[in-house]
Amino acid sequence: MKDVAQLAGVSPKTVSNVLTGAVAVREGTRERVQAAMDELDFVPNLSARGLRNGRTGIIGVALPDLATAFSADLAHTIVEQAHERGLAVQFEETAAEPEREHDLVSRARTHLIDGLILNPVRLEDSVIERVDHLPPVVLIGEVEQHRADRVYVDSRVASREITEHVLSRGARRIAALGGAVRGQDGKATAGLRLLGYLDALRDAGLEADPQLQVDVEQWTIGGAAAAVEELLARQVPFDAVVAFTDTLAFGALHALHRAGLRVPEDVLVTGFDDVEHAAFTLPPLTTVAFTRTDYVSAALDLLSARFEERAGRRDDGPSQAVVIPHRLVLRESTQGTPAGYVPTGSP
Amino acid sequence: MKDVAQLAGVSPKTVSNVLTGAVAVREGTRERVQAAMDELDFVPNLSARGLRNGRTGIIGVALPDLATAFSADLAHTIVEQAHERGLAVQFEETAAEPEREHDLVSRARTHLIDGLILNPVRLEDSVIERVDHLPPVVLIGEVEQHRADRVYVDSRVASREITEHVLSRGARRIAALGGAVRGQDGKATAGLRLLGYLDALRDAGLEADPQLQVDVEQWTIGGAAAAVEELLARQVPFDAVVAFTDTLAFGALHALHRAGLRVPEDVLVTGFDDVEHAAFTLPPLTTVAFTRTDYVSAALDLLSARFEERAGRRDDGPSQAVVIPHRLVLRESTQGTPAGYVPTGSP
DNA sequence: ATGAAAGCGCTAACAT
DNA sequence: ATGTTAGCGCTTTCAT
Repeated sequence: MKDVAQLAGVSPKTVSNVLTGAVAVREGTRERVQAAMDELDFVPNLSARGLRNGRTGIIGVALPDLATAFSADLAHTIVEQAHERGLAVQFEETAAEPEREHDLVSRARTHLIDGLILNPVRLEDSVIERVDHLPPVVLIGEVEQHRADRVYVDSRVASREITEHVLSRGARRIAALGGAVRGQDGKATAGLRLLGYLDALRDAGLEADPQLQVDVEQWTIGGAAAAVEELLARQVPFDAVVAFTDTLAFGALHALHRAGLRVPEDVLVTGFDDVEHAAFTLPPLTTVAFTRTDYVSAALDLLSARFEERAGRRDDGPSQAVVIPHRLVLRESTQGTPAGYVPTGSP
Repeated sequence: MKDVAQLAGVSPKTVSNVLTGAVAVREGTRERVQAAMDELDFVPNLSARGLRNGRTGIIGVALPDLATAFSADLAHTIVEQAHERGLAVQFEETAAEPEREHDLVSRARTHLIDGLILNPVRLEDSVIERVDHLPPVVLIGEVEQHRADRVYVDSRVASREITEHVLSRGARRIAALGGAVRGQDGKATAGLRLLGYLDALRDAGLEADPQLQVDVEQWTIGGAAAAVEELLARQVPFDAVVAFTDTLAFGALHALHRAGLRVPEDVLVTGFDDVEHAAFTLPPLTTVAFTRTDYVSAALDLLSARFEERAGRRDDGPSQAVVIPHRLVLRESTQGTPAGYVPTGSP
């Protein structure tokens, strides 16, 4: 920058002013500086700027697994919107080891990021609590947590509604794909969606059968397919599968087909998230949709607001929660009254 | 750091030594310093370190669209492996605007990254050429480009092989889904895969029908489905679809099913990349597979080698190219001899 | 094995 | 509207 200043016959500060645009610079001066920058092929050093300003313009995003359809969709939307706001995005994955979530949060300060968007798998209140001097954190997705800003859809209500829809089609033995109640160590998302499912059963006067609460080890298509195959092998009769994510539903569709069961004639299937593929499965999948861009812009708005608080040395306000509205998208996978899966052999 | 030094009764340099581990520190001193760091909840400032060292420990990754299954898979693998190597990963998307690719490369220096992994959509030689003083760049995927390191699978050969496989099943009118020959502005990947397809037809003594080279505007499931629907509407007979990516094949499966055509009884379908979902479609998809981890570790190895060159102030060696082996994965979507789609109406 | 001093590139504060 | 000064937090000489 000194070189540019010298070539343009100004001081480094003026070059800085031209770059940041914060302070007015006379037109002629600006042009000379600009010419000098072009001439020298000058690019500002963001490390230095970051050191000086205490802000890097990078936000961190931590998702369970970037290869999962929903996370990928989210990642795409975040990058797109962050780019529009002049922010770069650094990604981390949290699903590999359970401790990684805590590690990530506690070391967030070191990682050159101004703030963190975190989609926790099983974050407990304590994690945020234990760590002080954090950069702003926005939690997305379900988590019982009141120390940090949050953006989420009302999973419990959505799950109840989609279960009610399946009930309205005549299903009575509905499998919940994504996890049984398992205390604290289960996935937060799974917990709430299971509660919604149970709400619907209770309201319909049905008893919940624990055999129909199907745990899935790996939340992948293959993991879900294996879980449904095991359910079939256990000879448990059922006439619908309410999956806690679209990815799990994809696995269910596959396993049911391999078993010779038809969707929706024999078994109804629903998902959650409405990823692109959900509209193109065979049959297309009934699922819960919400506007991805609203979801992401709410998260970025919350972060930005915190940035400004800090810049203005204002006190941090109380944590905010934004609920993104959801809606049911009805497709062929629930069009009809299911005949049900009736085990043929002995259990 | 000064505070830590003071509390531990040493100089800042010693604290630095403890942190980096580069220089030996006496055991007792190390412990005192460590205790002081814990006491003060000290975290090193990476901006400062980056400024001083000229390296940030962040690499940039530019992919066309993070929501696409293949990109998402790649992103996942990159984050995972970079994490193991102590690198953080910053993502950008390039598909939105065509100019973004060039923008990205030319501004790479500003973005706090030590190196760039770029999956170009249509990068021409000139882009790298025009930009000087770049950080190390590794290109992944197809691109005619000899100025930067590259990692790729031999798309042309793979495409020829999968087309030959479809021919061996008896298909004769094979649609290529992903783009016709369109000169310089087409996608590099599409170009090579089309060439492989044409190679196979030629070797089989078949004439290529331009009507069967189906352009896809948006490389999404929906875009591919629309393109296949349009092909059907044009009343062009065909008995197989060789799609240039799995995502495109998913769209084809959907469109064919909606049109009442069965796969593989009426039409064979193949994909490319072997993303997870390819094994779970109805029917499961024959596709081209390659080991994702090898692909990514080759890219990271190339980058790391360049980092070391620069650190050692050695001259940059000539650019390297690593070809990752591929293999055909045969699944049900090509099991059988297709009856073919025979238009019923008049064209 | 440890310390002292200097400087990486930038910008906020203050001066002009 | 522009220049001067100082310092962000770290690490690399060079001493000791």
